[in-house]
Amino acid sequence: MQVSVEVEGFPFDVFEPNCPSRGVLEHVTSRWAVLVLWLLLEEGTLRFSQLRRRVGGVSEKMLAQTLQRLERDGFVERIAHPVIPPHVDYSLTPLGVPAAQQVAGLASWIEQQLPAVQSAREAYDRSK
Amino acid sequence: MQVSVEVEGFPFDVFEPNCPSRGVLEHVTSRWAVLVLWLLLEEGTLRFSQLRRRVGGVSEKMLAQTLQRLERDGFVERIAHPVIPPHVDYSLTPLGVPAAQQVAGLASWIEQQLPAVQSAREAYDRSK
DNA sequence: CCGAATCCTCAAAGATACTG
DNA sequence: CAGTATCTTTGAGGATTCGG
Repeated sequence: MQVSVEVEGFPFDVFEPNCPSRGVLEHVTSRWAVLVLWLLLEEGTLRFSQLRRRVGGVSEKMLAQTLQRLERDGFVERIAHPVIPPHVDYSLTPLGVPAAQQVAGLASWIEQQLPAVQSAREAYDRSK
Repeated sequence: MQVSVEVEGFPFDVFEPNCPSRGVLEHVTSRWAVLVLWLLLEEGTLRFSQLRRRVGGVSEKMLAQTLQRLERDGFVERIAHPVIPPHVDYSLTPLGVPAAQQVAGLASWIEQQLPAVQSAREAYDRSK
């Protein structure tokens, strides 16, 4: 058997370039995905326009792109009701829930630590 | 007193545009910062060139930029030994440890879920 | 109301060369 | 060794239009 192959040059190791995990990680931790996942975790289900309003500053293009990547990666479920005007609901899949929990945990922790970060920045800038 | 001000339009809410938390979040979740934090969490202390070698694909420029932002935000400590040739050590600060733990947790979880993500992608692409 | 398609821009990422 | 400085390239992201 060949265990050492997977230990040394394991192609699924994020520290290796061109590892497929990196793409997924970047999708999940991308600017807008973090906020979308957090909102869906809190609210359960949201429409496109609701997400658009609540994620401050996001453009339609970036929101659509973000949702499509998250859907393709299996973290978000998209349900389009065939009515006029269109009605599309987004929610987390079973796989998406733990992803959203970790991402939301990190984001809210950072919100709490913001004062500490700001004073660290002041100290850094002062010593320059 | 004016409590409602902070409840409704709280300027430190990540869902608001131009919230300072967003910058910090983006620094921590950026492509290279995730890998740097993870490595420092595992190894404790690493030199610039060690990080450069172990973070596959990173350029000197991006590594330096990543480390500077993490240092300025108070997550990473930089210790330059005044010797020739130069010797600079990087490690996590007390604030950086929980950040690195959360980021590393997310990254390793995604690595584990990669098969699930890949089959979700296949199902998504097939239904197009 | 949703989101696909197009065009456009500018800031970030990479490559390269140089320095204390 | 540990970075800067400079230049070039890439593509993320915004604005707009259109269609269902």
